[in-house]
Amino acid sequence: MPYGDAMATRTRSEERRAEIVRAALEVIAERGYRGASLAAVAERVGLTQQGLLHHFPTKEALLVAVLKERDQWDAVPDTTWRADLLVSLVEYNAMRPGIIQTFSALLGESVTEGHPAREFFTKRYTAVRANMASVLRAEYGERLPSGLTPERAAPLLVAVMDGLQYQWLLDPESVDMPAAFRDFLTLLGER
Amino acid sequence: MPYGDAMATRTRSEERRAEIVRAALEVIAERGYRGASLAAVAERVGLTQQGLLHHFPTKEALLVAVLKERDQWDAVPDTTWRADLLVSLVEYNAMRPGIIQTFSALLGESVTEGHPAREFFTKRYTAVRANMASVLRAEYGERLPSGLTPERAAPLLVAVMDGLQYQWLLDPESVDMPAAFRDFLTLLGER
DNA sequence: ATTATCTATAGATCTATAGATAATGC
DNA sequence: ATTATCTATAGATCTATAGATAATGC
Repeated sequence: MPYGDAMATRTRSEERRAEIVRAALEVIAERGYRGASLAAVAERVGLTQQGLLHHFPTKEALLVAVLKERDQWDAVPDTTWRADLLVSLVEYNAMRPGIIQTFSALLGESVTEGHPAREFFTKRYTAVRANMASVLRAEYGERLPSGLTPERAAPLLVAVMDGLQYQWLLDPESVDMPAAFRDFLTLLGER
Repeated sequence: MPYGDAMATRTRSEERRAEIVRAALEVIAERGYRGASLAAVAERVGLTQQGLLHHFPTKEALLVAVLKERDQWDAVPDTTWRADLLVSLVEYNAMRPGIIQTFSALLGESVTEGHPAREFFTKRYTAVRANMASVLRAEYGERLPSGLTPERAAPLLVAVMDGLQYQWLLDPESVDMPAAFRDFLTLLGER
């Protein structure tokens, strides 16, 4: 557990690191990881680039902290997820284009060779698919109304969420992400 | 029509440009656009970086040529598409991880601010959605069996294709992209 | 005392321009 | 003649290290 009890009494240093991670999320949203310079992140928190490196010794260490942030975000205990909560999640995402842009950009970059986030995303998707399968199983049992097993429906569910995000980020006027996602859930749930 | 009749009698220069574009596709697959240096592309065709710039005066001009390549690829006349041909397309894609990786990386980068491919992808997705809607309309008429209109099903179809590509690129062993896509089409087509 | 931040700087890149030389096409 | 390619190089970045100074915590 990286955080936990320490949460309440955050040291000055932890505070600073959190600020830096927040700034990094923004800069990555704007320029991707490869395009995000340490100097740009540092400037956003009023530091020099070398000052930033006191808190995160390498650029990759900063990326790791950014990815951990996401992990915490998503680490909602399986049991609390239900299909209707997924709709709320998508609706919530539609109000936070910044964070979605950060992680859509990172996901895109991560498929390139030797990208430092590649392993993170590979593992994360394995976990997210398993999670979604268990949500669907809790909702429908061994077969969805359409006849699909939860394990076969899960990658489709994840794909729709990600794919809609790209279309929506590129053209928010033309793509009603939550409505489209609801359509998909209807499709999944109908016989 | 960028090519056309000239195709048959391709000049030495056109030949060279095509080689360079091919190399650029590879390097972008490996490192993304921002990470793809002109020197790396040049080396792959046995040129110096400055030699390459004789054929494409700027890095962005090279990217534009790469994107045009894709356009040609996708510009299959609407009328020839049918739902079952989409399955063949996905199966074909599953045999060409390189090109899929190139454009998945570019799509990811393109959501960042001021990315030179952003407008291209925005327009392309508008066109692709319209295309898919017309494929679905030809197949099912004004309502799919599930009750969705072609216009509402289209973004889901596109999202599934893109989303599955990311999952598959990250973990080809765990994701059977064509099988999953077939599952989705069944979902769309069933009442 | 320890932590945070700064100045200075090394060492790699990267894109792009200028101008010379080599190869090719009429 | 024109096109293709090269050498040389300017001018910007970028990450990271070294070492000095300022701020903070006991």
